[in-house]
Amino acid sequence: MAYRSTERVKARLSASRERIIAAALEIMAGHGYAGCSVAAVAERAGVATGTVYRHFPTKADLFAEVFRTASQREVDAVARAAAQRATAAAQMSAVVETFAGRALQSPRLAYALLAEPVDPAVDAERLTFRRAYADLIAGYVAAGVANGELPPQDPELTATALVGALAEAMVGPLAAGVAGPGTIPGLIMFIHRALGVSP
Amino acid sequence: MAYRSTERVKARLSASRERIIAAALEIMAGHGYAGCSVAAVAERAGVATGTVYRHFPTKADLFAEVFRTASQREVDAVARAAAQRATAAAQMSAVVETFAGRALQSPRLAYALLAEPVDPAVDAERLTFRRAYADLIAGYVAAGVANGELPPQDPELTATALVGALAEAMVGPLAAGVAGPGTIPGLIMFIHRALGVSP
DNA sequence: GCAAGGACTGAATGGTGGTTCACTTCTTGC
DNA sequence: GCAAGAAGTGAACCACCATTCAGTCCTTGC
Repeated sequence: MAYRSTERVKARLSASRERIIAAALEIMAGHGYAGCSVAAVAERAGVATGTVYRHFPTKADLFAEVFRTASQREVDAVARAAAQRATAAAQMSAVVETFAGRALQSPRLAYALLAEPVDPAVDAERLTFRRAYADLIAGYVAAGVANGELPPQDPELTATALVGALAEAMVGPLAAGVAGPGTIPGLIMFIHRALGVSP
Repeated sequence: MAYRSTERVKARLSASRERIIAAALEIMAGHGYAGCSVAAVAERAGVATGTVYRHFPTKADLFAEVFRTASQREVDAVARAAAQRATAAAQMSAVVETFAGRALQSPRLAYALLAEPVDPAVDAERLTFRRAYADLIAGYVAAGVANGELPPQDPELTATALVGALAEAMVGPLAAGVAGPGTIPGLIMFIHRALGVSP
């Protein structure tokens, strides 16, 4: 009896897995989900198509993980930016700036994560992405309501609606190809009004 | 030389076409876009699959028209309800009530129109759907700003953001199948705040 | 070096469902 | 009634692409 998976092999496997995820993400950022055949991902990752299936049971599983990874990165960036601000108003400004700024930086990826048609199993992952944003925002809103900065409101509903507003305001421009940078200040004003921030 | 398409035939053709669209719409309302194979649509319309292709060059063209028809119906209903109100605040209340009320009435259809994964050609039609809502709302906002009811703002941006907020707030309940009855008043409050309606 | 067993390969497979087309049926004008 | 030509049919076709698997290459422990 020989061969009992060693550390070195485990590391290589894990690296390979990461490379597959990264390749999928790169293709998504370049050509959208539509361009992501398993064969294309495998080629970009430098492996055979069959190898993809040694790491993920189905294509949907692969892309669920891709979405999860990419989404987490986005949410983390937004959370990090907001964490440095003190008031709910400032926190929401940071949310908009970061979210929109990053989306305008990689519009194709943003579109894929937010709105592009994908198969249902992957779509489910998108819901949790939006939910993560909503939870983040709901926290700021609840705190603002608690300390009197914001008027009474249902933080969950406000947060959900704001996520929708943000996404829609970005996807429209993304689809139209028009990335108005003047959009961001306008959006911040809108959101402050919607929260009831006193001027 | 005989046969030169007569009125009676034209009427029959047009009726057949309408029946195909209606069948597609019914299947969408029942099983979503996913259940809409061309064969299924044809069967429900009482024609052969080949006949569908005498009316529409491709499946995408058929569903583009289905989306257009259904969307127009929704937008019209909303516009009709809002037209009976005088102030921007009241008009937007009517928009929310009508939009949300109708969505909760036929959740499967609403989901298909708003958010279900569809092929890209059909997805494009969805953009114009949302755009139609945004244009409608932008009109009310612009009028409200002009007559001083609302504070100065970019009506386009506000309208886009509000469409996103409405859609996002509805998709959750639609997916869950549960229609939170407190959602609509909450949404109206949110939207009034976002518009800057003075309390 | 070697045997055992896992990892990797990529051409072949298979299922799905949109699309076609040779044929049948119907409609029209004479 | 009949010829011309359009509308309707639905089984067969085909493209696409996720998935598989028999064969090959590597890694390991001795």
